[in-house]
Amino acid sequence: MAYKTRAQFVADDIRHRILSGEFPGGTQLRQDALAADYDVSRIPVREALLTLEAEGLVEFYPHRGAFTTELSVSKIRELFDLRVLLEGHLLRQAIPRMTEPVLHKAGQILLEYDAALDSGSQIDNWSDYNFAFHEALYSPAGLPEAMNLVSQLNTKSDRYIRMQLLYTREIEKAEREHHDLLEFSRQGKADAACELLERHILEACEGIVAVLEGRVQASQTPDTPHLQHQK
Amino acid sequence: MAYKTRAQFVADDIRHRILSGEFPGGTQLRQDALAADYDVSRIPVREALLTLEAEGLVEFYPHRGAFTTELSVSKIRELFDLRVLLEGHLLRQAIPRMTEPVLHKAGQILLEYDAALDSGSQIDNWSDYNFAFHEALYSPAGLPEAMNLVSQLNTKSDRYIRMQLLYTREIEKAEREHHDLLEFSRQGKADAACELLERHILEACEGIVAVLEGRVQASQTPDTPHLQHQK
DNA sequence: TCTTTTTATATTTTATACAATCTTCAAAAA
DNA sequence: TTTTTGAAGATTGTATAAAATATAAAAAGA
Repeated sequence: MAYKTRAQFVADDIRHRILSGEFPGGTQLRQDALAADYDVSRIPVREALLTLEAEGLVEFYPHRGAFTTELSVSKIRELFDLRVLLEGHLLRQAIPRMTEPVLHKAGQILLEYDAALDSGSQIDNWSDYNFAFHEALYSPAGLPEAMNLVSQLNTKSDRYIRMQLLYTREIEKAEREHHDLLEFSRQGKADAACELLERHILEACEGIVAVLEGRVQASQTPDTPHLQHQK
Repeated sequence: MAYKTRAQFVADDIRHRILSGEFPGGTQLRQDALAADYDVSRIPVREALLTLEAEGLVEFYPHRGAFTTELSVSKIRELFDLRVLLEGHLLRQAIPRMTEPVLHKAGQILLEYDAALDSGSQIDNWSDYNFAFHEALYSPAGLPEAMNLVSQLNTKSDRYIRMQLLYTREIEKAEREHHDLLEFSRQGKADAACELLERHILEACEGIVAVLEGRVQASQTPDTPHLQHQK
């Protein structure tokens, strides 16, 4: 897994560009242009796009090409409901099996993140931190397939979470909830933890929906406006 | 979606060959050989294998090729637990929204299957029938993403279900439970239906585990023995 | 003028050819 | 005997080129 093939590299980078908002939903991803961008042939680009299709970020239309996907509000709601279901399952299995090293590691991730938060808002890797924390917390459950599904759901909704954080100031709130979550886990309070987790996820969802429906005035100008949206 | 590209065709066929047991877990899938098989170049074969990798049926090792995956007993248990969780969620959402046309369609699928069962055991498309029934039953929930996850879990475990049906005689039992499930759904008995569903899934899981651990004597000789298992 | 057919162009999809990497196996060294 | 080294062969990964298909524009007919 150490070695990275070109197709994998390109896939990672295009994924990043989609999630960062550079390629909004509905953008056609031309193989030629991308191949030129990365100075590779179109074959690894195609393979990268196929990988992203499997992740749900891109959709192929035969002989017409690949387009980035876009999620409706109802789909977003569904994704977050599934996260509640699966992450609740994971957390409930994890808490009785919780160990000190795991608690320590999760706490460490939070501290790192707190520090990054103070130094300046780098939203770019917030998702990574967030996922790393949740992953650490769920790890004692020993359920890799469930983690995999959660990871998929995260990838699909990541763009929208990013957007919400850009427009609102909910990061601090999420961070506080993370600390609480960790505390409940340390104390073995599974019910309280799961209840908090459910709120944590569903309120994030409602925040996103509010932004999508324009019910929120921007608290700051987004630094990555939607560029080159072509039909 | 009507048109099928060569890569898609090849992917469909290789998937079938994996699920049917022709390519058991750990088999290396040589691109040359497959390309010759289908009389195409290696490019569509590679793309097909990438698709299957995303489905979890195949795994790529850089510069070493693609191998069919194999599931451990613990992973199989996890997959079925997740099915319980997700399908339970779907069924619970579906039952209050159940309509007569849906009930009729699900019943129709069962009748078709009953007929096929009498005429002769064609295990090959049992999975399709089974999934079609469950899909129909869950459709009123209106949760396409959840259905998608369930479909993924099914694809991954399909090989093992097939194997179990080959060695044991549990099809009739599953079929009876399907009829009961439909009846509960018709009567709006969500709790009873979900409880039955959970048993239905978990007992199938235990059957598979029993076969894998050799705790079961074959009730019949399998008609598709594991061929060409190459290291 | 409007509709249908034809042609042209752009883009995707696939084939062929080449480069990079891994595996094998024999020979040499410890 | 066991381990290590290194070239030959095999296989994957990528580039380039050709074929197939879709979209748009132009031409023909009503």
